[in-house]
Amino acid sequence: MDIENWVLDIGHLFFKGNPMPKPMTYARFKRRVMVSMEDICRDIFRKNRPTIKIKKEAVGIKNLATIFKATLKLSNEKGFQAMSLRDLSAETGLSMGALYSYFAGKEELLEIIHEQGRTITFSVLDEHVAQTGTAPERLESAVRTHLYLSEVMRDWFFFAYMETRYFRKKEHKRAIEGELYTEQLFCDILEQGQKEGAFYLESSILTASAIKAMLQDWYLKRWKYTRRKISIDAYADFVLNMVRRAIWP
Amino acid sequence: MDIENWVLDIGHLFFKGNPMPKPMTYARFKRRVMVSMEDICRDIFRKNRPTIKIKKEAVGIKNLATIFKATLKLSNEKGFQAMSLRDLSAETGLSMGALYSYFAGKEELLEIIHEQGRTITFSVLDEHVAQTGTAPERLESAVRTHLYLSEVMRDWFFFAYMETRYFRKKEHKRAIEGELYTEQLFCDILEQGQKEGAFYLESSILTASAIKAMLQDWYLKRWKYTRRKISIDAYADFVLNMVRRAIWP
DNA sequence: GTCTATAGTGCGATAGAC
DNA sequence: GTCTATCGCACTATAGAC
Repeated sequence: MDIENWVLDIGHLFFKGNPMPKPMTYARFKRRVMVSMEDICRDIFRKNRPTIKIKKEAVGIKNLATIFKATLKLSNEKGFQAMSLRDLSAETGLSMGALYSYFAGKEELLEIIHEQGRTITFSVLDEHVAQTGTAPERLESAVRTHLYLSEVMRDWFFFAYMETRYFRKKEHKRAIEGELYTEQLFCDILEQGQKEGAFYLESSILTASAIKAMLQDWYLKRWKYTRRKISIDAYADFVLNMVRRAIWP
Repeated sequence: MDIENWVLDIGHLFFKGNPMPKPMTYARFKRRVMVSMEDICRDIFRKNRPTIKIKKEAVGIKNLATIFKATLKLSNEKGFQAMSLRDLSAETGLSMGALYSYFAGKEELLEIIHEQGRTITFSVLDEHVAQTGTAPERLESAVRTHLYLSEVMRDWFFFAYMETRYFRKKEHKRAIEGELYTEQLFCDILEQGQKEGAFYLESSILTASAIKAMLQDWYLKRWKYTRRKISIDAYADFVLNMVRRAIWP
């Protein structure tokens, strides 16, 4: 199995009760969330039992991981709509018939992947973004967690951002909710800081929105940052410093 | 003809030598760039003569405008790939056969629209972004021009951002160049300000990149700003204030 | 200049052999 | 559990009537 596949690399059950050591860096974050791919794959497999025709868990888990990884790859290259199941068949090495043993149709494949990414994302955010502490501490925690998470799961984040507008009603609503949820998370921290006198804000919601935009730029324009040899930790430092200066009282 | 169609509303020949009145607002900007749709359509039509089979200029111009507008609409709803020429036929009221009198194929339609938007964009930026003055003045000019331009041509900006990754080599390269060009424009202004002692910068290129991200958020997540009733001028003020505070010496 | 009709291609999905 | 073969459909593009 491929340890580089993000689908396999996140295990939220592992986090609880173990506070993140400081300072928080990408290397530490990654090591922390890289847990038991067996557990996670089994989780995906069991959650989607109804539509998976495979009986043997070992086979199902292995191929599901291959299918998810290939779908994100092809989808981010040419778009989910333009990716044919024949492309997916070639990329995974599975036949058309075999693919249909793992999902009921193309639309459902999209739903499974989206839902899986959402589950992992919220789980990691809940466990890693500090709920207590001073506003500046919580701000740093939130910024780094978002950024690092989007790096570990960069294929899924890019996919979710770019494909959202093609989602049907239910999926689309969930994607929008996700955007607003994380924005609200920043907004709350900013308002806490304002009350404490640690921050000055022209508008908490617009500031939160601006922070999100900067964080999203990292995975939306990765080619730019890669070309300029800007590390993820350097980018995190830059965003934090820029925001801190902008909201200094 | 539909005066709301941006394709028709920009005429760069008009700008030269007439300095923008201050303060610069969206209403003033829009009025200024809303010029002679006849001129622009004729320009498009003549530029693409080689692939247009229509002889009568009046007919060609009218239908080209309809086709461009419909393509951007459908493309931004379901993606350019997923938009079939049957969809376009229904939206424009032209038959499949008639459409092929205006472009050689679907791929070429995309190229024509992309090139047209680029031409207009660079033209407006060159004319409106202040080349001289203090760094803070030029910064305001650049931010407002970018933002207001993306509003006037919002369908095209959204299209260009979302479809870039599917472009073939030549078009893709041009889109990347466009991104870097405007970023460099901000970078130059920031460095001028640093030399003058007006700005303090941790990194001029990262700051320019962050400004771009905030400006792009306006047309990428319009639903959010519309829902919150945030006007474009309020957003411009917010971005400018945020940046100013972040780079205060 | 615009239409309808159709050729040719590739798609999602399924049936049945192994 | 996976494969190959195939169905019905929607697509791009074109030919020829009007």
